[in-house]
Amino acid sequence: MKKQEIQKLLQKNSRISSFRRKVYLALLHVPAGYVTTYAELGKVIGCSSAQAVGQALKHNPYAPDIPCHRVIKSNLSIGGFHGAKAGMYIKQKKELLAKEGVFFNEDGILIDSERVFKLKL
DNA sequence: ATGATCGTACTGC
DNA sequence: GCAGTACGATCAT
Repeated sequence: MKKQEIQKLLQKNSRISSFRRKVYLALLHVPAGYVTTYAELGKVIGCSSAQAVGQALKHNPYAPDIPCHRVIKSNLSIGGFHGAKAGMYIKQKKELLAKEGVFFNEDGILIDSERVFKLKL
């Protein structure tokens, strides 16, 4: 699905809180082949709590159209996916990112830290 | 260098 | 309100 379509859907769907919309929109600004962190994402949308960002992504209304797999932790650990911190979901997350050129080591840590997208404030 | 704890903002109940 | 969370930073071992 195209980015524009998702943005439209987000605007139309009033069941989504403004905060969550901000999170999803910001996430859509991250191009394939890059990732961002919960904290940085939160900063951009004016929130100091990465947990809140995680919550928003967990309730991702348009998964997998919204690429929640491009969000990792500040310590470059892979974080979670679909409510799981480990297991096959995480494996899938790694595979998805690997396809986009973002690789993680055995410990689930991002290998190339240059792949962290620098969001503008 | 790990593990526990508190602080944080938001969601669900 | 209250409690839980896909986190982060700090304090205590």
